[in-house]
Amino acid sequence: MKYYEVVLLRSSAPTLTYVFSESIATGTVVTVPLKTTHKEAVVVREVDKPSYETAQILDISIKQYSTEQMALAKFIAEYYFSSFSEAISLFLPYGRGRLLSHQYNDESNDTIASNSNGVMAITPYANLSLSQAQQQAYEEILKKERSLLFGVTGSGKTEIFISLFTKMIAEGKTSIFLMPEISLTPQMEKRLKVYFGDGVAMWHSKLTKKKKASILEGIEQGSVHIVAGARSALFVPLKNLGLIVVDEEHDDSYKSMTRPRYHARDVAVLMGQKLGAKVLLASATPSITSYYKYDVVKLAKPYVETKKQYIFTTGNKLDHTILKALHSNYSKQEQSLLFLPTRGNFKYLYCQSCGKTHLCPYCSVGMALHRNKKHMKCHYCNFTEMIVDTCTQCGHSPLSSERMGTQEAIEIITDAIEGIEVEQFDKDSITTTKKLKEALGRFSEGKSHLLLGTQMLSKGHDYANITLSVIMGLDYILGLADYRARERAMSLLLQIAGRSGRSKAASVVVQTGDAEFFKNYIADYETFIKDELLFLEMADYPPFVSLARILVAHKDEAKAAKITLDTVTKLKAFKELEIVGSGKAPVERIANKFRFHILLRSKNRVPLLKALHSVDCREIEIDFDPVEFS
DNA sequence: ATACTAATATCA
DNA sequence: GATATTAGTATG
Repeated sequence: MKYYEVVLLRSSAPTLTYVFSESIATGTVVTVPLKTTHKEAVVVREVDKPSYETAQILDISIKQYSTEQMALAKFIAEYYFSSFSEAISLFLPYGRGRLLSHQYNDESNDTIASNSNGVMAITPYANLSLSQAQQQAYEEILKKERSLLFGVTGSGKTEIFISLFTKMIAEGKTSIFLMPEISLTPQMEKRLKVYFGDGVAMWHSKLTKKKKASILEGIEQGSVHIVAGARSALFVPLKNLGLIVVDEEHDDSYKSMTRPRYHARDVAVLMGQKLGAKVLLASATPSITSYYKYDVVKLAKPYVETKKQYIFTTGNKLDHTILKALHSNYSKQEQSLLFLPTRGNFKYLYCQSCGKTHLCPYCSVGMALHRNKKHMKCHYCNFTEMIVDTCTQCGHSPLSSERMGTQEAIEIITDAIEGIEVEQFDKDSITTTKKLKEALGRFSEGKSHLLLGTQMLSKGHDYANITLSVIMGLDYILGLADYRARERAMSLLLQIAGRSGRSKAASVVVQTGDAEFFKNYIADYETFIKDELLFLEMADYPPFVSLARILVAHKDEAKAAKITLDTVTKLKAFKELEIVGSGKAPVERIANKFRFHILLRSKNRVPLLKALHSVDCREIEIDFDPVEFS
């Protein structure tokens, strides 16, 4: 009889010990009884016979986590303060037959030969030719284990990725291609399919079980060489991984907002190191941290060079200047894009008498007005209520609306410009891939003339015909209580501006009270990064220090405050860390829970990690390398 | 005293 | 995570 410690998958139970008659390898997925039910678990190690009674392992599956997956999960659990169970549950195990066979090439040759699709699909890449600048960047990337491809929008980064994937396939290696939101990038899927056919699989969390199983089968068989997708694509069981590409690496959606609160870009780098795979980060507006940490490969010359004219305007309304620009572009039968900042700038109701905003009764944020649905909705807890017209504080009526919502913006524009068709492009209207494709379809056929929306507009969609980009409310982002507010505003501006002028000259209208700041850097993001690095070093922010944030949320405000204070007291004992601040979180309440936070800083990450591992983590949530501070 | 709910502990 | 146990509290 042998005894094994196992960790239950998707469960917060502690490590438990079970017995089995035969030997089982570490990493094997097994089924064990727990209380009255059966659970899936992973074998962690063999141990001596314990003093207490042990139950039998019921079943040994053919699924198995590799030693590398186990090691990575251990790192993720420790670095991002999750349980091992939560960390290993991110990964998909290998089928055991595959894992034991190291003769990948022989088998996959078989598979490809019998699968004409694979061969046929790969042939066209020989049509693909790189420009001199692309070729140069490609060769430089090949020489480096890790690099950051810094290339402006439209400079042809994708062709470089395709060349790299092709080279990997030729070497019998597989690739992972990460992008921020796969379900929203059907264009990339189309492009990859042209070159790789069934050799590329698009992976995201919303895939059906059946679809996932079929892709996993393809991975097992060796017919899938590239897995492209959002964060979760990083954890598929590919063999012979040769390359991980993290496109739009500056994008904050790579950071998970639930446990484990990992950063997919950073985990990709670590994974590359552990597995001996090349890692390529890429962006037109790289994160300052990545620029500082990794070797930069520049792709300066745009593939198609077009002229861009910037026009700065002040205020925060959809005013005459903006309407005139939209109107004139529409009269010329050209297409435009208009960006509104998300969340905070959704339309609120406020009282003209006492100045109070109409708040969600459960969260300390304003309720957003959804005019077409005739209701108000809280963006944090989704609490919905009828439109109120009397102030709950002082009884004054009626309430006024403030700031711009997509709905109101569309109304104003369609009222002012006769005949213009506006495509609403935000999370409220684009809920499915189908709706996205339809909206983009109408736009590309010229049936609509203006794309109006939020953050979603900045995410890598490619529209050749846009000749006017309007960016509103940039000051709102610049004014966020966030040490990266400037980086976020600057990169957003360039990302939105980059959506226009792909094939001909274009104008960009920027609404800000701080035009001087943006003007300096528009043509030269690299100078911005260098200047910002000086600021970050002086002010003690990443990449020069490590940050961690502790979140406390409790229904009882006094209890939340007490937990926060107790934690601060404990942490004060550690010399090598600084408590930057603590107290109420900017958003004081979410879903009826009172929120407090503590911000911590340390020159070195190890003492910070050690200190945090010593505090009781049951009532608090630790966010290491945080990107959100609300 | 009873009947419920909420917080807490435990699982091998 | 699911469930058994205990503490907390409203009710008649």
